[in-house]
Amino acid sequence: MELEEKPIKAVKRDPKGVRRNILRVSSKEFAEYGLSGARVNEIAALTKASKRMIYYYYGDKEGLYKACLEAAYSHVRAGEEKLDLGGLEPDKALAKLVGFTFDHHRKNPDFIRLVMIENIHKAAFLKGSEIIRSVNAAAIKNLTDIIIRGQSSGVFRDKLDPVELHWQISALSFFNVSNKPTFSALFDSELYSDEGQRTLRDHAVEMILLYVSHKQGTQK
Amino acid sequence: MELEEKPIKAVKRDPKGVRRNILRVSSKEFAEYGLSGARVNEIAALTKASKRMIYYYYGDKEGLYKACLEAAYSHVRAGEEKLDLGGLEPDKALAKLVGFTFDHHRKNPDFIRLVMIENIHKAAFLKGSEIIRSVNAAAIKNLTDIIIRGQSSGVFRDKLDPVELHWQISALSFFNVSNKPTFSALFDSELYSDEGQRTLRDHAVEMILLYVSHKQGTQK
DNA sequence: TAAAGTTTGTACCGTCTAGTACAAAAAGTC
DNA sequence: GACTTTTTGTACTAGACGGTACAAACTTTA
Repeated sequence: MELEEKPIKAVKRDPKGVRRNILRVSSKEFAEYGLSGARVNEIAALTKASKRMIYYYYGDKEGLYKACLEAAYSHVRAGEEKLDLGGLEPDKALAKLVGFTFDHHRKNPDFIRLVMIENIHKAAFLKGSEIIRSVNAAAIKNLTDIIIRGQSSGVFRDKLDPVELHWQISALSFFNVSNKPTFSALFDSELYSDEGQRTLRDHAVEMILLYVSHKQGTQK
Repeated sequence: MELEEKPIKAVKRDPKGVRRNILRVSSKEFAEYGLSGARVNEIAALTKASKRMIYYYYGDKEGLYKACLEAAYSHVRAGEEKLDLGGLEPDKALAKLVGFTFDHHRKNPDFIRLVMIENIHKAAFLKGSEIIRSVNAAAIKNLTDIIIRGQSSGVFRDKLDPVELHWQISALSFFNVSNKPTFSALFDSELYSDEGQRTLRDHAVEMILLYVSHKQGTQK
């Protein structure tokens, strides 16, 4: 039975798929080992493509790293845009935003690690990326809107800076993930159990809301 | 004038000095470039000693890194022990502690960077160090004392966990330094000017105090 | 002062690693 | 179908890097 089946041709050329695959693999590697710690050979081995392809598409190791960084930020933006805060009362909207940020960072440790690594490198690669700046501008816009609404309805204090508020929300959400290893190693607490994380999250929301609601001079 | 001066013998053998010198140089290099990014050759070149000495004293690169980590934590402890909070009212004591932590982290970016790097490595080296655990136990003891005093005098809420409080204080103080590069690159804000840092610090203190003072059910 | 232990310097090595030369198959274009 | 462009694979290289062999100088000890 001469039935030499012709190998199913599949999609022979799939550059986008290959790029996506390379990016997915290398993001994991960079997040795991850092820029200098990650190995191009290892990335190539884990990829469906060959090392040659990595250099063909991304030029060099740093180009690949930069692509990973941009992809990660873009992914985050996509997530944030699904939030619809316009319909909520300002305090509810802020509570939802803080909770979302906390959960989101927790669910995306690789993104956090990439940002950590970028900070180790003094943000050298992020500085040269317009794409990334735009992602964060959107976050500030969300916050500005909430603040204005909260202030005009009288539930928020005056003199709130959206960038500072973003900083405060980020601090609580980011640190939770970034410093989990050392924190867990130093204190054997329950902070990183599911229950502990719920508490931490609730208290983060509470802290931010207390802060924005606090009218100077009313306490004490 | 046959006055061939015998080279001043100076202190010919100064092992402690050499070790200190190696540690100082390599701490800076590790903080700057990370564990895999730092170069032993470079460290040796910046040292008064030779590469041979580094291996003589510290065995290998990881041993050196570990020594740097321990030295950094010990240094921090020394700083914290100077604080005398026992004589202050609990809310004042807590305010002082938060402010101190914020300033301290800010003044010791190399320490923060070492901790960041250690987190990238999933705290692998910190896990094996008893020295370091003890440093942080002291911090928790301080907090526990403040909490108890604040609760018995009625100014603090119930159910405060010292480890969680430490986490919250650390989050605000640590993130400020660790994420300064990306944050500065993404938002051109004044948060990192001297004035901005004062504000951030004051607000961190305020957030923590509002949080511990907040009695459930009293607000709203 | 002789022997033993400690501290430093030089030159080198084996391995690993980012990156490339070279080649060629597949796809697109006219 | 001839020609151009895109996509992939293999084998290799130049250099960097962590670590060491070997030796020598100095200090201590007896």
